[in-house]
Amino acid sequence: MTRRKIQIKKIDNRNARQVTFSKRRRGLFKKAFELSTLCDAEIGLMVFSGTGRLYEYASSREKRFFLSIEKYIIVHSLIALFMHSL
Amino acid sequence: MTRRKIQIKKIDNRNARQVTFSKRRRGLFKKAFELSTLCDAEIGLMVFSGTGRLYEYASSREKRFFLSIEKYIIVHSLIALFMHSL
DNA sequence: CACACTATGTTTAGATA
DNA sequence: TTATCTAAACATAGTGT
Repeated sequence: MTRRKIQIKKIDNRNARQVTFSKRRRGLFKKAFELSTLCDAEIGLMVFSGTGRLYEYASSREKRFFLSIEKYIIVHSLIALFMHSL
Repeated sequence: MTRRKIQIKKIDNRNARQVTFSKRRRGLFKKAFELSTLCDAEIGLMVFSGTGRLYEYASSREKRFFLSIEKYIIVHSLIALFMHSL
């Protein structure tokens, strides 16, 4: 999207992929914040890197939903329980 | 961010806010998809409009987390129960 | 690793239909 | 409302340090 147009497919080179992840993650979170602010929208966003690190953004009311990795895991467990009980 | 630079604060005009929401929401979801694809990241994104409509995106493993508004509400209830039980 | 640069590709504000 | 247009603003790939 700049010096050259790129194809949207997995970047093979590990280092290049990490650098792009870092740049675009920032961009995505900025866009999420802007949309939330401009349009009074509630947004919850979670991003897991390939190496398993979690990054999250949440506008006000979503915060309790995205407070920590621990709660994320708890919620997943609860869903599993819930799904199993159906 | 084009014909004129804008400030990132709530857009007062209802119609303009709705139009911007629609445009930027698409942009945000596209960016989420691109980040996920390029960098092999797992992403979950949920956006509530000011009028309460839910839009969501989820890369593979997050899908079960974002299947529907009903499940979202159920999960919130479960969290409330869980928090209360602490 | 993280940051700085910048040419170029992408998004979008405002207008118009 | 829903869509298209486009100039200008913004994001970022590749590069360098």
